[in-house]
Formats: sequence, C-alpha cells, structure tokens
Amino acid sequence: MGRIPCCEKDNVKRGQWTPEEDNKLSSYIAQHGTRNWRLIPKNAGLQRCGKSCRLRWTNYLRPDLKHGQFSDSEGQTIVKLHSVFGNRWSLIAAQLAGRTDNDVKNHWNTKLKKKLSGMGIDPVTHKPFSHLMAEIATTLAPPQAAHLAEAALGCFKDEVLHLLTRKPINFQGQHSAAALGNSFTDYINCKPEEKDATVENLSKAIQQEPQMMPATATFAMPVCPTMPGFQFSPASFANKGDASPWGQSVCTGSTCTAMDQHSQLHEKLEEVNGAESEATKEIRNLSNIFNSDCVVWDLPADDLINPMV
DNA sequence: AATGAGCACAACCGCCCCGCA
DNA sequence: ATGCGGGGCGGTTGTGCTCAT
Repeated sequence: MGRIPCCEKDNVKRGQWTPEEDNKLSSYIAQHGTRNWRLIPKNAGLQRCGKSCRLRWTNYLRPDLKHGQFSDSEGQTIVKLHSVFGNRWSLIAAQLAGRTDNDVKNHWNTKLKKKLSGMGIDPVTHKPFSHLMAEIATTLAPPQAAHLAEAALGCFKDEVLHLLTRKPINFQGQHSAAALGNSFTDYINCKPEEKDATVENLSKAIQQEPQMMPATATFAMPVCPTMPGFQFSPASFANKGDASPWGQSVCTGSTCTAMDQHSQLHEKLEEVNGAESEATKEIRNLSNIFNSDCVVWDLPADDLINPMV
C-alpha cells in the first residue's frame, strides 16, 4: 500500500533548474497564479514534479524574496525567535521580510548554530553548556547524573574548553560549590595540555559529590528574579571587550525564561479556538511574553514584518 | 596546478495536517 | 465519520564554489 506519489518520478526532471524552466514557471504563475501545483508543471510545459515547482517558486522565484546575505540583526532575530519557537522555520521566516523557511533553516544550520556553540551556548536549548551540565546533576539521580555529566563533558569538551579559556565563570553555588568551583578554577588556570585532565577532574567531582547540587537547587539568571539560589553570571560569559550585540542578546539570560514560557505558550494555544491562524495566535501570545517583566527582548524591529511589541 | 576539505545554498524526501467530498 | 489529495513543513542530501595545502 502506501501513498500515491505526487507525480510519476520516472517522467520528471530532477536537480538544478535552468533559467528556461524558471521563466516558464514564473510566467505561468504570473498569468494563472498558484492554484493547483499538480497541474502547474503540466500546463506550464515543465517536466517537473508539482512539488518541485512549488519549492522552486516559494524558495527562489517569488518576486518578494531577498536573495542577499543575512544581516547581523536578522541573525539575532532568528536566534531569539528560535529560542521561543524551536525549529519551526516557517514561523520564524514569517517574521523576516523576504526570507523563506529554507533560507532561515540553512542560515541557522550553517552559521548561527556554530556561532552559538562557539560562544558556549547550546543551540538547541539556548542555555550555556555549563548550565546544562549542572542541570544534569540537578535533575537526575546521582548515579545517572554522574554518567550523563561525564558523557556531556565528552560531547561538549570543545565548547567548554573554548568557553572557559575565554572567560572565567563566576560560580557562587551555595552547596558544596567548592568542589565544582575548584575544578573550574583549575581548568581556567591550567596549561592547555592539562585541559583534558581538568575536564576529567570536573567529571569526577560531579561523581564524587552527587549531593553537591541538591534537587532543590535552581539557577538564577539576572532577569529571573523569581529564581533564587545558584547564581550563574551570564555577563561573565560574554567577552567584555566584545561590543557586538551577539554577546548581549544571547547572554542576557532571556532565553532561560523564554524556554519556560514556551511551554506556557503551547498550553495557551490549546485553549484558543477560532478563525485565527496558528501563527497569528502564537504571535499574539508571544507579544504577551515580550511584555513580561521577566524577559528582556531587543528584537530589531526593522527586520520584523509583524513587529510583536 | 592539483586536490581535498569545508561551506553555503538549492533541492529532494517523507511525514503530517487540513479541507473537502 | 471517514478517506483522499493537496499543500506545508522540517530534516537530509546533493552540488558547486572557495580556500588551504
């Protein structure tokens, strides 16, 4: 069984589009619109799958598209929206004039993800890697935490190395923080060739003192006054000499609360009924988040086609 | 100059959702 | 209520270009 294919794959051309094909498609759509994608290639005289035509049109031929490089502020916008929406590229792209979901996705995968990793930020959760490691210790039972933390240290070793050699971290944990703090201090102060060993020591510290981060311990970002306890200092994360908006926008800690509110967003969405599109509803809800006292958003309004604030 | 690695972008694939009969 | 088809979406792969060796 299975689904009927959208076209007969044997009879359709695949791969790069030629200028001639582009012209045929563009002129057909200019005359007849995009009503039925399955019929468009046939009527336009193209040996292409309807789906391929739709993709070519929406990602490349549409006259309202921007084709240049992404600006820095567009990048920031993507990062911030990604921290709220996750990999919902169409939703993110809808906020950037002239950009498609494919553009945004490609830009994220090729540039932004690496940029965040290089800054010590996990591109999936938008939290600092060190925060994630400590979270492992906080949320899991000691034996599991030890194993996972060790694995995480292995996975993120490069990022941790990059992070720690750039800027000391101001850990002020109240519970046996000395063990972890000393390990970090060792890490920062040791010679490059000793970094690996220090990572291992840090892992051991977590293993040996599983109670050092009790389950009740929480992290406080500066913009989260409601979360007392363990103090992580994102300001110390950012390179102080770096005046770029990247350091500020990603390290404000806003994403910490944004992720929490992301779940609220979905809960709220489920309550909403009516004729509004999902995007409209999400944006409506999102605007509430942006107005929240707890989150600092500095989205560049110029890049937004639906300014949310 | 040749070649391989890395990168950016275009295109494809398969799944899912939604409207309609 | 249900099944079908069109379209949308996100993940993945392919391709061509650039740069370093």
